[in-house]
Amino acid sequence: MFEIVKKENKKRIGKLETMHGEINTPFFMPDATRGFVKSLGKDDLEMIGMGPMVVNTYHLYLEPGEKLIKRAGGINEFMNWKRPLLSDSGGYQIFSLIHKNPKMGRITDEGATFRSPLNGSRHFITPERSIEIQFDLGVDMMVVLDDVPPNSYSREKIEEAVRRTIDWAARCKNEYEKQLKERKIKREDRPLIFGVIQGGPYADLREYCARELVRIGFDGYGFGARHVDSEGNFLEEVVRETAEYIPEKALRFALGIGTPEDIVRCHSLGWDMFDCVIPTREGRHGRLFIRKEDNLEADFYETINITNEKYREDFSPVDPKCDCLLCKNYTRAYLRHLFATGEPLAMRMASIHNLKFYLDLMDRLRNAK
RNA sequence: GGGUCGGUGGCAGAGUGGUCAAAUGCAUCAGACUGUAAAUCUGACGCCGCAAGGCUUCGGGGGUUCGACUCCCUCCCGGCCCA
Repeated sequence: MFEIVKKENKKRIGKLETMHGEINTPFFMPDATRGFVKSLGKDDLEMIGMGPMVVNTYHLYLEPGEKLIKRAGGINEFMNWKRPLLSDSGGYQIFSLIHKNPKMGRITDEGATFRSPLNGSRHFITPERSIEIQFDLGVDMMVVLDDVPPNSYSREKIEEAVRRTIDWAARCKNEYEKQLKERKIKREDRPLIFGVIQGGPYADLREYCARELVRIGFDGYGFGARHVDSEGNFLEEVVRETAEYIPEKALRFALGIGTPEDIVRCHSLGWDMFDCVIPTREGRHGRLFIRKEDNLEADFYETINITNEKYREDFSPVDPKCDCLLCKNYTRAYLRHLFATGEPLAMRMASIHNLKFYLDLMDRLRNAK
């Protein structure tokens, strides 16, 4: 299903077959966490050539519920999205919620108990349940439930998270096989399943986790938790070494990564797939990505905060090198005005532009000589 | 004309003798954002200063007081009620 077409040093360029079409790697997925990319409609996404996207098991389980989505004909049908979808397991949500506020829930070896931030109701999610929900969603790619420790945790605590992540990965894989049988899904029609490598900033823990996950066997492996330190510095060594523990023929998924330069770096270290909220969230907050150089060396782009005073009378396009809906039709001054007046069109335009920037970046990575 | 209530920082609006350069909200300015509890969050927002601190403010003028945005007099302006 995944085939490497070209390799140069550690960089890989390849093709991935899914039930919803072929994907060229490396690729970037925006986060359509709750079944939509905030402020955008499917036409917007199709217009910029969007391919695969990420939805979230945890959020869709809470609202509107996986059974409703199943009755709708699956998540693609529900969203009316023809291209591939990957569901994240919800591990990140459960743990980031609980980490931020221990009152929100509790993690045990069995699973995670947590309170819904929507209405306070209690829930219990196990690795098995996460996989079952993802089958109900009917995605092309799914992710195991993992234990996501903050990098600031002690080594002991991270070791525990690694142990639990491996244990849960095995349970997820069992459940995955069970669901394939129960649902009579043919081998060639099966969704891909990804393990997630934890271990914080410790390369040896990452290695151990990776080896154990490979022993269980997945279609791809993710880099879990944060890939930067508390100051935002890229953890190059750990990200590089973790990739090396993943078999060549498996997909390498850099979860939650990242800034354009982080994506470029990760790709050069052998990672194939990315997802991040940056282009959409920062776009909604007024930050626009702008192309500078044609190469992908340092300073190949810059960002502007369009809400800044200095753009009040800037009648040029956001990015003259861009042919997106925003840059073709509106000036910086107009976009600033849209933001200043709180017009939702501002967020839509900024999201379209930033996603186009990310897609173009991936094009450049795939087409680099 | 009589009565009455009120005039506070860009706006709205607290404060009603010292703890007030003056709550809070909005607006404004800047920053943050990395598997989305994020159209969110943080900071600045009288003037000078990196700071300590200093200086000038609560319609105008004049008083009372050790001390006034807060009390008194007067003028100006506005709302409402009566003629």
